[in-house]
Amino acid sequence: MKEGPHIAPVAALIGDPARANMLAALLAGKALTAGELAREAGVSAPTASSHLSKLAGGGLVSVVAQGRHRYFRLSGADVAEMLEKMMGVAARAGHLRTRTGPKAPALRKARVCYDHLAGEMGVAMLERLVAQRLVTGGDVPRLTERGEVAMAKLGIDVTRLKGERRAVCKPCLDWSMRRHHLAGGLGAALLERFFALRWARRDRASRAVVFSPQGERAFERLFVL
Amino acid sequence: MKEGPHIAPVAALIGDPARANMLAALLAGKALTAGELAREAGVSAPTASSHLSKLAGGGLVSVVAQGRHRYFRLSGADVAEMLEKMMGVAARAGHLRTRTGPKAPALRKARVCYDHLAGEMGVAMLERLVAQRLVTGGDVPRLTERGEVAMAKLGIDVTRLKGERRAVCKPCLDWSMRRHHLAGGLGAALLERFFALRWARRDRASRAVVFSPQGERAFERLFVL
DNA sequence: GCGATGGTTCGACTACCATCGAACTATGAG
DNA sequence: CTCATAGTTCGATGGTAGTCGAACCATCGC
Repeated sequence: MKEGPHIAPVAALIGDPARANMLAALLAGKALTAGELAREAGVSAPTASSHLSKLAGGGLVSVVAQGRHRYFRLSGADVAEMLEKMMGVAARAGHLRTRTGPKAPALRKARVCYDHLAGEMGVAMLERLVAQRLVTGGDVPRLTERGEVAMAKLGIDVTRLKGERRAVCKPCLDWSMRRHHLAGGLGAALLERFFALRWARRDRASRAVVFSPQGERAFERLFVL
Repeated sequence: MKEGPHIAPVAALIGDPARANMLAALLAGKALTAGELAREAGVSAPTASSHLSKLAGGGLVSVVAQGRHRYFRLSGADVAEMLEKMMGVAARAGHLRTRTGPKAPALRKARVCYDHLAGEMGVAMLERLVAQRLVTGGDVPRLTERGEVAMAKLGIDVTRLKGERRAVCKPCLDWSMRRHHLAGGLGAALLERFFALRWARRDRASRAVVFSPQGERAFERLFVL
């Protein structure tokens, strides 16, 4: 008993609904201002300020002041992964939203998970990458030689990815699908590529990723046998 | 904003120090009685009872009544993984124990992480498995053909492992080492084997794994080039 | 310079929840 | 049946933390 790091203070930070909403908003990966986060959480500015200083003090978010704005973001990918994992547990344990918003279908289809693609399309993408033997299947994905060629053809600098400290492929459990999608450097690079190719864009106000009709067709063509 | 499962209730459950201590104790993988958990958490029996009913209601632990005892355990591996991940974040954010107990060195050396080996020896084991090409290195481990042979020789039923729904190999971030050790079905099978071979035993009162001198020698021999 | 906007600090209020003692129920040992 | 142990329920208490309004500080645009 009483060994290891203290998880209670960290959990307590996430345990307040207002702060949890802020963190969930930051899961989209963008940096947000204090005001935006206050609106996300549905609290007044002073309350938000208090919450944010606690989150920063607890090391969950980092701040950068820019002019009269203060931009907050998750302090690292590990925090994002932890939050996603919590969503998985929460979903299994039945802590679902009773009132699902109008955005729910769009979010279920495709959304940003920190910096990579999640939802039906994210899961489908990983499945097809495996089916085409571009990444290995089974427990944990891993880029094959065929995969490296294919990714390079897509305009992704695989050599750079492999040189980074960050893992190239990581599985990330999707709370809406209960299956894995692709995270890690490659997952991030792919999503970035979709944006650059104008196949998709981010919804301004949520984590949803909106594919254009042409983009979706291209996506289908790319990842179909 | 306001999408996905509610993480706040789950986090709030973990956010109380008494409950966090209980969950940390359950991370050892064993089922514990209400009384034991009350002692772990340092609270009275009524308080513990209240906490435990909340944890059970929140889906984090499951209960089974046996005679006049009620045994509690984590409701699944996903909860354990989430807790480990939180420990990683907490460690990085500086939420370390100020008073490290006498068991700390033993725990740092080898301990149970839900059902597999963690600590220095856990990290070393994965490293050497990779060095000997029994599992692939890089981002995520994966059992090689050589590895399957070696594990079978150790007395592990690899075919059974591969048939199970659970992943064979999984990386698990070690909060004390800040590196990965081996989780998943294979990680659990290996630890189980060490116990069966009497190379090691569990400390009765903590998560520590105590290797016998002979056991440690055998472990060294096994995983050294 | 001045007003406007973004953010923080302060103080007061409120509500919730962890805590324990005491009483109660249930199982097991003899 | 009787006593002891394990655990829960109830009620009272106290501390803590979330909340907001008002005042205050900083930056930007003019």
